[in-house]
Amino acid sequence: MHIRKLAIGPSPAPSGGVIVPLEIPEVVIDRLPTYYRLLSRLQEEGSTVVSSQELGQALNVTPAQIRKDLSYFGRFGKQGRGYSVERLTEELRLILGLTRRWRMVLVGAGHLGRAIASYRGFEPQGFDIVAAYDIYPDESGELLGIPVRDVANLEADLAADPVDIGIVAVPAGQAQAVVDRLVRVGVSAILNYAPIAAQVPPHIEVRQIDPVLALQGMTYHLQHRALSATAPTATTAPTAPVATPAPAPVTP
Amino acid sequence: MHIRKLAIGPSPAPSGGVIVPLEIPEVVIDRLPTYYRLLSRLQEEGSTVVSSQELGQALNVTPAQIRKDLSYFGRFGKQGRGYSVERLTEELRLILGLTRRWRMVLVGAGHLGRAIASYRGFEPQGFDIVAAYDIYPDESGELLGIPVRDVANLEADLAADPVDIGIVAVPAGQAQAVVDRLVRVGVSAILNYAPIAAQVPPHIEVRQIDPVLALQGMTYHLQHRALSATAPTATTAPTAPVATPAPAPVTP
DNA sequence: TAGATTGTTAATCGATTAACAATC
DNA sequence: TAGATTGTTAATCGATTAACAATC
Repeated sequence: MHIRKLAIGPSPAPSGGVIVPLEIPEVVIDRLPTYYRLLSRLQEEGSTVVSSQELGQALNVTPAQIRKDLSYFGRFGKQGRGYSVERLTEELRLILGLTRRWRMVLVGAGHLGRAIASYRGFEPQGFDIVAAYDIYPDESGELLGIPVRDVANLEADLAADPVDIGIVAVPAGQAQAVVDRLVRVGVSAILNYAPIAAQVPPHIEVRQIDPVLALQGMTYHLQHRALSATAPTATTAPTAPVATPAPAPVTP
Repeated sequence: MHIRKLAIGPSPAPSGGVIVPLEIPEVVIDRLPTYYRLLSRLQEEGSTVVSSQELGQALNVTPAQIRKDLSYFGRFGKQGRGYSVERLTEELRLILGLTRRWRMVLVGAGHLGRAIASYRGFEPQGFDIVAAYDIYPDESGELLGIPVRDVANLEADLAADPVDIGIVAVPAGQAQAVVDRLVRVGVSAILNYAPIAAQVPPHIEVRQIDPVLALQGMTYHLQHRALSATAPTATTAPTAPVATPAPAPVTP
C-alpha cells in the first residue's frame, strides 16, 4: 500500500551521459533531513570533515547506512578522510530542495493554529507561512504578522497567489474537507496536525504531526517493561498479560 | 542499529497456559496508535463492527497488514463479520497502556514550551503535564495552571514525585544535557521537540517531534517532481539534476 | 608509505502481501 | 446455506549490514 520507492531520482553514478533513473527508497529520503540538520550544526561549530562513523554515532545509525544512503545521490566523500562538512551540507541542501524558500498557508487559527504560527523554527529553515485561514477570523485580521482571512477566500487567494504547502490545524471533523480544498487549489504537500489519516491523491505528499501518537507508541513499551519487571517468571505470568493493569513504571 | 523487535510482548495464541514471548516488530507498535485513534472515532460515531478492509481504506494500509498486526496480540475478530469496534478499541487501550494516566514534565517554558503546555490534545488522551521547568521561570511561577519552577529543582522534585515521561523543549545546545538529567532522575520516555538526535541508554524510549524534518522530507519530492516535469527526456536531463534549481512546483 | 575511510556488492535480515483454509 | 471475513502461512519484496577492494 505504501509507495516505497520513486523512480524520479537522479543517477547515482552518471556514466556515459545518460541518466539512469534510480529508485530511491522513501525511508532514505526521510533520513536525509536528519543528516542535513546535524551537518548544519557541525558546520556552525567549525568542523571541516566528518566520517560516516562519526555521523552514525551522533545519529544512532550505522555508518554503512549513512554511506549507502548518500551513495544514492553521488560520491561525496574521500577515502581515508571522510566527508567535507561544507560540501556535504551543500549537497544535501540541493538534494532536499532547500536552496529556495517554500510558501505555506495555515488553515485553522485556533489554539493549535496560533501555536504553529508562533513557531520560530520554520522561517530560518526557509519555510514561510504567508497567510492563515479560519472560519472565524479574528477581527484584527492578523496573527503575529501573518494575515488571517476568512477560509471562504482560500480558493480565490491561492489561485491568485499559489503556495507549495498547506498546514492543516482544524478539528478532526473538518480536516478531510480542508485537505480536499487545499489539494483542489493546487498545494503539493500537506503538513497535517489534525488527528486523522488524510486521504490524498497519489502525488500529494502528506506528513502527520501528532505528539499523542508518539506518546502512545512509547506507553506501549513503558507498560510492557513494567509488566515484565513484575512478572516473576514467564510461566507464572497471566494468560492475558496485556489486560493486566500496570504498576507505576518509574522509580528513581 | 535500530532495535527492531522486542521479546517482552505477550503470547499471540496462549496455548497450554505457558506464555510464549513473541517478538513484536517496532513498526507494528507504531501503527497501533493510529488504529486506536480511528477506532475511537468510529465508536463515537456509533459504528459497531468494522472489517480490516474498511480500516485499511481509512488508514491507507492493506487489510492484510491490519490483520497481521492485530494477530500479534490475539484474535479479536469474527470470521464473516469483522471486528467489534467496542471490543477492539478496548483491546488496543489495554495493549497500548492507555487505561491509566501518564505523568509528564515539560522542560523549557519559552515560546515552544508554552505552545506545548497550551496544547489541548494531551489531557483527553490521558497525558498530564504535571510541572514545567525553565532556567528563567516566570515570576508568576505558573503557566496555564501548570506550576513552572526553576530547572535547578528538577532532580529534587522528581525524586519526591516521579513522572513517566519528560518533554524536552529547550534550545538545541542545552537539549542533550536536559535529556541526560531526565534520564538520570528516572523518566522512562522522552518526547523530544529539540532539533537534536537525543542520546539515551537502551531502555529509554525517545520520539522526536520536528515539523521541519517532516517538511524537508516533502520538499525533496516537490523539487524532484518539478524537475522531472520540466526535463523533456531522460537523455537531455542535466548530468547532476540534483544541483539544478527547481522552478516553482505549484500551479493551479 | 601506512592508515583510514569511502563506495559498493552480496548476504542477511525483516516486513509486507497474497492466498486460502477455517469459521462465523 | 451462502457469503463474508478472519487468522495464518508461505512467498515476495525491500531494507540493512558486513565486508572489502579501491583509493585518498
